[in-house]
Amino acid sequence: MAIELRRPERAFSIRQLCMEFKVTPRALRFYEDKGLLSPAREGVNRVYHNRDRARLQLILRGKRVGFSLADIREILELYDEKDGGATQMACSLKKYRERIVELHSQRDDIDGAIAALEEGCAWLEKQLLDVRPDLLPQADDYDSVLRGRLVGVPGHG
Amino acid sequence: MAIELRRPERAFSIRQLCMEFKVTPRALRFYEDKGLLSPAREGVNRVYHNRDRARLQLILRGKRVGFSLADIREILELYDEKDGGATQMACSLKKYRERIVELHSQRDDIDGAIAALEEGCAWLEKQLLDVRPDLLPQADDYDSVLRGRLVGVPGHG
DNA sequence: GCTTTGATTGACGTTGACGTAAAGGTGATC
DNA sequence: GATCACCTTTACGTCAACGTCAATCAAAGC
Repeated sequence: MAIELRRPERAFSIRQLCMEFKVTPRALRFYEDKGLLSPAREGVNRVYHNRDRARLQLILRGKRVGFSLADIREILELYDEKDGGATQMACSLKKYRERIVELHSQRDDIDGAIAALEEGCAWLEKQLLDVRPDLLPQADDYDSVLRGRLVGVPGHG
Repeated sequence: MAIELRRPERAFSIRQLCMEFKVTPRALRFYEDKGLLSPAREGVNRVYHNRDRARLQLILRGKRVGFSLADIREILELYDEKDGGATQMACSLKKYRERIVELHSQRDDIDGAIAALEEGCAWLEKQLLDVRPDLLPQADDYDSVLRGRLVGVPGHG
């Protein structure tokens, strides 16, 4: 029925995925070992398809927000067996909720930390401006920081 | 001059601090070993004062937002020797900035994760409502979750 | 055919943040 | 004065998340 317009089924080598997401082959094999990935094989070599790529994205995002690999595995398993046992689903729902609460408080912490660090920056700048203005970062330094922020995220979709 | 109205100088035993912040004595001694804390001694026993308590708060908050203990140590040191070398200050300023950028993207990640998890929750609830509504959490469960969120943070000042 | 390049599977090493067990000191209480 | 509860230091153990190294295999180019 529905033609998959924007997801042509692609295959990736381990190198391709590693370069795209800036991880090592070791990491991908490790995730496979832990049951987070299960790429196809072409002979003995691993072949990753769209599904594996999507899962890898979830893995890395999960890591960035503080999930352990074990947590991530549970979540991925849930995505798989969305028809699975209802009890299991209820259990997962609870875990989801708990994690959401945690994430909210984590976000508050981050907001607090950002505020504190910015205050610290302001103080430092003020001091440096008085004492050693030559040591203050220049405009192009800020540029590079901004660029870093823009290109730092691989495929945030 | 200024009377310390809201910060009566208090002393805490290691146990008191541990219970208040839900950490183990081992952790506190570990932080001390790493130069993050330096409580007074009463004989051979450790005595923590307001300053130590405040530093511990910073340590734990720092951990929650992804700082390593080494990072936290740098920050704490900076808070101490705010008169320190200008070059050192410029260096710290740079690190602060980098960390702020990181924290911003971490916050974006968290927002994304929260959205994804809430979507997942909605889906799960819908399914469960169809299949096993008896397994859905009840109102008092939500209450306990909310309470947990309110009392979970020790003294977020 | 030989070498290079990249993939594979073990297996052991590493780092951070503690846990845990051993061996002992101190003050209160029974 | 013996037990108990709690403190101390020292030292080794652990766990997650990989890094690193070795030995091997397989296709590609010369």
